[in-house]
Amino acid sequence: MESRPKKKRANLRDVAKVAGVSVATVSRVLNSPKAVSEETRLRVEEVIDMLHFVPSAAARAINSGRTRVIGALVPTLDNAIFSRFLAALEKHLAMHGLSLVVATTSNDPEIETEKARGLVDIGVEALIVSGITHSPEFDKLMEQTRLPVIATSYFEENYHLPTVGYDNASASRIALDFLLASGHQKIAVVHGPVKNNDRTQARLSGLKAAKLAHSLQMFETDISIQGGSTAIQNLLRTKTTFTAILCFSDVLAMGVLFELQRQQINVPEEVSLIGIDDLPSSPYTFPAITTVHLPVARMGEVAAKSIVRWLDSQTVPDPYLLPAELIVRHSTRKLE
Amino acid sequence: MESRPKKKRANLRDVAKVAGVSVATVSRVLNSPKAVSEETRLRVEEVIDMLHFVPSAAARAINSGRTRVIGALVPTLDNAIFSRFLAALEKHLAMHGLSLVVATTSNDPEIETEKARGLVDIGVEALIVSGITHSPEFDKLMEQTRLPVIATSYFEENYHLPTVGYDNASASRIALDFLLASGHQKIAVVHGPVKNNDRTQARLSGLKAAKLAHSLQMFETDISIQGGSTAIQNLLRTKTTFTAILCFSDVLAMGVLFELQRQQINVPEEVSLIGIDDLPSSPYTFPAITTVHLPVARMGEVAAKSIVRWLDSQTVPDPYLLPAELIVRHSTRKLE
DNA sequence: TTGACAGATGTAACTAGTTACATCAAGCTG
DNA sequence: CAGCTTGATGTAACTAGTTACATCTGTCAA
Repeated sequence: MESRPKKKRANLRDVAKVAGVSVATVSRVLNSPKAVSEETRLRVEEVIDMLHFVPSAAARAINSGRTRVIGALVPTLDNAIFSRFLAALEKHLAMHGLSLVVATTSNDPEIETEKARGLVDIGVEALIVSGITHSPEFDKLMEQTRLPVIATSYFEENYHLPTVGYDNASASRIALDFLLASGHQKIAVVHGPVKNNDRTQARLSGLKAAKLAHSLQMFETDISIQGGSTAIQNLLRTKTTFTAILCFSDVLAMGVLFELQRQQINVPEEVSLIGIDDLPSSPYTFPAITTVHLPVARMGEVAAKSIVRWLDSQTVPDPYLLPAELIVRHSTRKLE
Repeated sequence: MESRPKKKRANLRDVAKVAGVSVATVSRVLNSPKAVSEETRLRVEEVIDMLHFVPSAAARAINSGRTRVIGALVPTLDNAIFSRFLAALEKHLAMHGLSLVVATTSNDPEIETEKARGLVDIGVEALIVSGITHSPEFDKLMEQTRLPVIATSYFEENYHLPTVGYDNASASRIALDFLLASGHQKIAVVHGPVKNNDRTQARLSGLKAAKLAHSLQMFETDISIQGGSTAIQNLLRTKTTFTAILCFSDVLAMGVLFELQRQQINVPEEVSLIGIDDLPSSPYTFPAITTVHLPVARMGEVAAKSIVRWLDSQTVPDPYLLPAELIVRHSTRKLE
């Protein structure tokens, strides 16, 4: 019924034709409107509106060589620590006109490599990854594409990629030292999977020195509320005595806390509990969880700014160490 | 020192030249390797490796008209309900070779519009938004671009965009009915901001009928653990009596639970507590929170599949109603 | 009156891929 | 041995923008 049988999306040439100007003029209306006379500009804008013209991002990208998209690879979105990080990252990238593509890896280097390939395929300008454990194929891909990559959640001065993160070993050390200084000797340690997880590994290594002198019992479990819960069930089954529990993440600590409440074990009267991360919810649990604060929001900000600088001025950023800080709340107490 | 002073990224033509074949052949090696002789293929692949050639996503997109990127606009990443949704969405989009760009709106229609414009600019093929409250500019943008858009977290048969979500009014009604059936008459309702939030508004409307017959006291607060905590502080200050608290989200319920514990008010002995959402942590709190389960992971899956079908076969999906289901746990009790 | 210059606009060549069509050789059939 | 088919490859025209350079008009000063 219409005059045009094939009504595809309008492009620059269509607009130019209808407005009776050249493609260059339409392009100018879009990109440097002051270079076009008022009259022409208004006419072109009218046609743009009329034809529902929306410039093709791909065509623009092919010329500028910029897609304005950054990719982030995180283990999961189901832990508040990563979603907070991404929230900060997204916010600060958006300030610089960059968008964030998120892909999850389930802590599996193979999935990570596959997803990284997918991100390269859609044309991300840079990549942000978690930790420094990656597959050889991943490293090869990064080398081939020469894409800016930043590793987060982990500080390592001499890693071949710039890192933005905290000293995981010292974070767990801070927590342990606080428990030891409070007179605790028999301590249960609840941590996430060790395999493929350099953050957990580093936190474990932070305890190594103390392990010889003191009684530390390790419990590996999933990083989730449920994981904390089952770890305590396992712990109680061993019938070993302990006066404090050190959790490698506040998510675990919350699970542990709930399970202790269920078992009628008082925190901190009977058992002291300390976590690592400091989630937004941690100050509000009852009792409020003592923890080691890791500035993830700051990490997102620093990562975003490093990427922006890298892209703008080809400067490979220096590794950035974020401070880990003890926050004493009410889930721990001094032993007499 | 090198022969080539300007060493840009290699492109198809460079590879073709070095390998001594035509651009078409290189393109074939990339896209339909079986159409090329073994010998030629190997030679070309060698050159690709040698020159670190990575095909330009933009150039591919310009031809196929597909960027393989989907945009999602969510209020925040700081609430587990949205990160779970995004996790499921990302997973199911990835299964179909689609990537997910995430942008946060802080529940502000203006920010949403701005971010939507950004997503259109980078060339997303479709958009997934939360709720049905959007600015006129947003609607205009969507109309102009004719982009597939799905509204989530909200079911509304007659909305101009397809919706995938639950009946928020009936979710709150389910929770309230359960409290009423358990003999509760004096009920405090803790909910998030009403402004610009159709989910909250719908949940409030679900209580309207009962509001006349029963004593419902409303408390508006931020959707966070802290928000739940302060709501209870405000509630206690009013000195009104109540036997149950209905929270419009489990995040609020957790904050409420912690604060009640701090105030030495027993749940469920003294006060019954019910939430809506059913977070992964909800079964593990002490006591485990009774709640109305909203299948967010399913929502992510359905949204992803709807988008895929829409893009593949131009079929605008039908609105999809997800069931809300009461999960009775241990934070509620029957009044004699 | 001429030259210089600014302002507005157009032409065409770029960007980096895909792909329809043409070409050519080799193998098979009648 | 002509004629047909198949397989492998190349040429060139697309995709949708940007932009260097050319052109044209008009104003102003010399």
